[in-house]
Amino acid sequence: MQEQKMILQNVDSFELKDIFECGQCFRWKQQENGSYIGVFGKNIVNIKKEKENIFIEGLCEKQIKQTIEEYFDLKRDYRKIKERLSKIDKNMEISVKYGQGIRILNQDLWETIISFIISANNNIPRIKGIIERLCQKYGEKILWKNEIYYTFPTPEQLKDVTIQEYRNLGLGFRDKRIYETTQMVLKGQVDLNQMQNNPNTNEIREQLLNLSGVGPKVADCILLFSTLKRLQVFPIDVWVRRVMNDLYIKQPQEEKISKKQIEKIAQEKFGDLAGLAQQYLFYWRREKWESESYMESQGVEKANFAFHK
DNA sequence: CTGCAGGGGTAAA
DNA sequence: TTTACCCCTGCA
Repeated sequence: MQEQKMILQNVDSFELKDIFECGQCFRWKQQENGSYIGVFGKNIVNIKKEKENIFIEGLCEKQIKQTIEEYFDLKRDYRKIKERLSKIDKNMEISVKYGQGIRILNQDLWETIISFIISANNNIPRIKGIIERLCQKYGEKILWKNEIYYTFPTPEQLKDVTIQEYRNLGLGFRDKRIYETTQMVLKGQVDLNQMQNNPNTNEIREQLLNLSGVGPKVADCILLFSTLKRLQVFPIDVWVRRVMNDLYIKQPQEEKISKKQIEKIAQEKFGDLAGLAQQYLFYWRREKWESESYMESQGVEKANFAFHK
């Protein structure tokens, strides 16, 4: 572990707000000066952007350059991805423009699994609070610049935690699921290393679905947001359902649209970029849905939108 | 102030 | 296919 610094210049597609607020991660906190501090693995990182300069400093296990490059997916050409998506239709052009600084992080598989089990039927502030308490209680303490940070607890660190202790943390009915999934991983009923190296996406999904608390939506989030990095999967939650209905299906009773129908459209329209498309659409819809004037300013036909409420 | 719906779904019936 | 679920917030 050592204190390191670096500066990135003129990186395409890199906006802190877009990256950290688009719903893929839960442990980055905005500071009063606008920078973000986060913990991933055993790394504590402070990141700040001023104009085209990105200032990064922190405690890293390996070289900071390599660490950042991997975590922020810097080797992928998002410009090209956005170009392809923007050409699909006007909706994609607008949503990509809105979330132009998004990058899909390469997050630790174990942390992503637990985090998204916690996310089920939950809201973001509460999810963040639960995860923070989990880390404080069972993670490893790391001191940096007179502040204490906590790593995300490993399966081993959660080995003897009881369901009741999870319940006391405020996990609610997810207590049992976290307990069971941890035990399954510890017993080797699921091999995360092997999963990481498995090229067969459907096989991985089946394995993930065996875990307690992992259903189709959570499984797809894990596939997309972790180091598994399957950019073609299309997690369907209430917001995605909403935006897909508004833009492409336009049924009055949105809740009755079948998942298969949405999946079919996503596959046809976005193909191998479905996961990226999902993220731009999700972020845009969640942040901007209330602003009809925004749509007009972007030249979107009113008739194309069935606003909710 | 009380009551209730609903939230980045899942598991069990 | 439907329903309960822990806890918190927003709103009637």
